[in-house]
Amino acid sequence: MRTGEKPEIARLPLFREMDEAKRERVFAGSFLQVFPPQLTLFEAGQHPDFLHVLVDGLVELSASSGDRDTTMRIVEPVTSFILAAVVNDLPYLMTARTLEASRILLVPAALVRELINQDTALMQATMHELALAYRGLVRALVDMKTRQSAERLGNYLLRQQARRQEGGLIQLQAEKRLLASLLGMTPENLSRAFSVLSNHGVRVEGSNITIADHEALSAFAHPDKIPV
Amino acid sequence: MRTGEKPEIARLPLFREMDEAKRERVFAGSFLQVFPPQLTLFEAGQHPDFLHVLVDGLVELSASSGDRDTTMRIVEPVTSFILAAVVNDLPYLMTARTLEASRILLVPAALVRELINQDTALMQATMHELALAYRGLVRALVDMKTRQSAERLGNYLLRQQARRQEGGLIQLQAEKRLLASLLGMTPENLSRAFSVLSNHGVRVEGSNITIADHEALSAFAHPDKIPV
DNA sequence: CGAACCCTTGATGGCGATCAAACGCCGTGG
DNA sequence: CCACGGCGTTTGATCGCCATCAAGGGTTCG
Repeated sequence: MRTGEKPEIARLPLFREMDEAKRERVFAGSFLQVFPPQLTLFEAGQHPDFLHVLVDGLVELSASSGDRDTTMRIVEPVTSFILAAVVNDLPYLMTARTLEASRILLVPAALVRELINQDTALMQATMHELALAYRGLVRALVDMKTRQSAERLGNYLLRQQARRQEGGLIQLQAEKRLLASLLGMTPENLSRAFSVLSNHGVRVEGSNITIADHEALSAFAHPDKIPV
Repeated sequence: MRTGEKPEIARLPLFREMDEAKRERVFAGSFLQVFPPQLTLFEAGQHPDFLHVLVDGLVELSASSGDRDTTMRIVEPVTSFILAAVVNDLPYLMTARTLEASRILLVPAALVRELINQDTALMQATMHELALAYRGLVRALVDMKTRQSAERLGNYLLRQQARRQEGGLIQLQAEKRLLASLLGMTPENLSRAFSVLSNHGVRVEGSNITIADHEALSAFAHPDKIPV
């Protein structure tokens, strides 16, 4: 692979603490590949051949049961994804497709598992990563079970704002229809949810969202109180 | 702690492969305690002091946002729970309370983290456990987002049957109101969901459920196709 | 024996899905 | 360069699933 993006990947929590030589083996054994938009990278049910690291672009993870599908996650760079399937060597539960042209580092799953067993720091990082991902899913499930749609949208906006800098301006990185699916509603109802939030401190201009009144939005959305 | 339940605990995936001497340290540093029914063991937001292993009894894990709560999991023996919070040393996201009188092994969180870092087999087991738990939550979230209530109940019954022996008889271990909350519905609607399923191969007699026609129920509930 | 409480069944209401149509944006092709 | 067509978004109307409210029957426990 080219050297340009190595530092950024090496800075990921997953690889940060591991042995330098072993990290080189990760890079040496991997492929950095460019994919066009709207391309399916893998499908749920397939055997996991690679750990994926999104270096640049945008990826959707979705899942389905019966004839309905739902967006599970929108992956932004630089992040690894589908770690759990690789660790357990069990079929993917989600389908991945690019939303934009994307550069993705493909680390052979067997190599990942081998290095995990050789490098304690990597194993520990994997363990922590999984534990954090687990917590994220617990929150997502609670969100879905206890809040109605406009509240979920409000909380999503609050979280997005927190993840970025201060200022209250949020740029939606994906289409609204995708955000709707991520939040477990239809595009029509997302639209209506935005208009509900306009009475609670949120201003919408296309994909530019402004949280004008953080207080009001928080009061409406009842965000999680437990930190991290 | 007494010796009677050691073998059963040692057989858990989490402790099974680890160094014998280290496992003795787990037992030596832990407390096996008996709790009455309806007792809160810990609350969401608290700092995790113990990894819990339910040896006997029944425990509910629940979570809330704002004024609504929801059952996240019903823990049956012999199982460890809240591993993720202990590993990350981050506040519990869920509240635990006993449903029946329960015997629980309390393993100090600091000890768990110390031994994980000393024993590769334990760390690996923890990693696998977390990855499996992650997959379980992915399925739960997809379930909630893509299926309606009677389908969720149908799938729950199919999964329960698969986890136990053949025969089609399922005994609900907890109250129906709890099952309702676990499945993200009200007790009233659980009742109605059961009566819907009576047209699809399910027979209900109190807390004894029989899957009389596995085919019919599967056709109705669209169970997950991806194994494990 | 009475008082809770759980479960069930019925009636009503609200949230969100579906159906439908209009608008705007963007890319393509004439 | 403009016209057209496709698609995403928005808004309105209707429908259906599920929550809520209400009441009655059964069981358990004091």
